[in-house]
Amino acid sequence: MKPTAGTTSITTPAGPRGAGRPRSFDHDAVLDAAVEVFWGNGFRGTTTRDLEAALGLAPSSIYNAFGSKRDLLTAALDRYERQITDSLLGPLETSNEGLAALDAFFCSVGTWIAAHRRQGCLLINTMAEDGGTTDRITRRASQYRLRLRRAFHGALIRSAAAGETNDDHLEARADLLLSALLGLNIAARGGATPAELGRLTTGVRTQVEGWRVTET
Amino acid sequence: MKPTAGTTSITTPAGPRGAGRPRSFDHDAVLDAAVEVFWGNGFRGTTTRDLEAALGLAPSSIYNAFGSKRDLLTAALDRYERQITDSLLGPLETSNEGLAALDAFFCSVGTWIAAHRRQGCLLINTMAEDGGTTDRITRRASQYRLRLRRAFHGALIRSAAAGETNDDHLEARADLLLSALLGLNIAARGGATPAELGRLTTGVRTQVEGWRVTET
DNA sequence: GCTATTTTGTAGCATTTGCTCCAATATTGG
DNA sequence: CCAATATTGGAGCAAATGCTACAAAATAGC
Repeated sequence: MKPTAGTTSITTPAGPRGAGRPRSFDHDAVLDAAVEVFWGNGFRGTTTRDLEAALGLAPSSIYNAFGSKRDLLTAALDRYERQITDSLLGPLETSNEGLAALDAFFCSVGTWIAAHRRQGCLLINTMAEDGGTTDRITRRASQYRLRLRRAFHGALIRSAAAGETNDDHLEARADLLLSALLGLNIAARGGATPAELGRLTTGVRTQVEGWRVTET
Repeated sequence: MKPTAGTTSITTPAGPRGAGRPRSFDHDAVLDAAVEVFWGNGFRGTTTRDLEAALGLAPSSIYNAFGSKRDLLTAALDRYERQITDSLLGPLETSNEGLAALDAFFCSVGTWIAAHRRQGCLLINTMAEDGGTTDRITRRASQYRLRLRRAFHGALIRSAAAGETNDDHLEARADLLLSALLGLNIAARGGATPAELGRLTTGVRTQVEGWRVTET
């Protein structure tokens, strides 16, 4: 308890004298597994037993490393967003192109959706599942939507600046693209066939191309 | 058990001799309550206790009248689709207009979404939540998407026939509208503010108007 | 009134679920 | 080696969940 101050040894105020047993798992690998489970089953559809099995960890380890089930979801969302952002959204955000960047983005989205069939996007799924009941998730979803919209808008502004498209309704177009992207994910989650998903992505890309200004 | 055929009374093979206790509730009113609960909480987020409270019925009555919890969802979806269809989709499907009908539809959707804030569309929510795991729900969701797409496509065909728009990419445009509509609902469910939802619907309507052919 | 038939109310069952308690284990500074 | 610290395994708890069993209640035909 108290330092029981010996007359001389006032130094070293009972500082930690050991580092404890080391963790037996890789933090990020475990988070990847959590992403996979939440992604497939949704938050409510994932039980702690599912997590224990998928993560290969005992409950005490899970709750010790991360907090609650919801905390684990938050951590998984963090990791997921970082990855999805790097592979899909990043190129659009850093591109110098206009319509071409948008087209490339939705093209990538198409193949990505096909690769993760019937899963959609974890962030958007969570957004839909949560129903705005958890402030934390709601805020995160709103930020994500804002980020998507900003990326679309940026590309459209670049496009207009390059004379590729006329500069009317750029905001409205960005909003339309955002709706369409969310819809794509929901359709994927809702059991749309690859053919249907292909048509849906084509629909978006066709419109993007339709915004290109033709010589008059 | 067996009719224990008396020598003469071969007639009336033990037919029902009473009609039993009558139900104490209105079938459709109860379904409306079920719609409300599933709509607000989602399927997994709704417990049988929630249903008992909202429906004002004892569990045995619920399970006697409808089958399982999932059967009740199916019945609720039936009723919901009939209602939503009458008020929103019906006018679009039966209209003779082209772009105007589309604009009116998305305008109605906008006010409807605002009225049911943070709820989105029950069918689309279920589509997203289920994740394609239940064949029955998946089929229903697919049919609903098909129906929406057909309505959009029909309006675009009418529009092209009237010379209101050029007849290119009508399929792609219908697909785009479908994606956008699904996205609108998810955004609503995901905690988008009324302002953001207004912008999103405006984005769709602006594009619809953009399809109008201008005099050259 | 009586019987057959159906619904209702209540208690509760078997399972699942999120999470915790705690002894055993592994590690590091001294 | 020892004390201090941190993690692990695993049993298991309290609550929730979907659903059922069963007796009481209400109706229609006889």
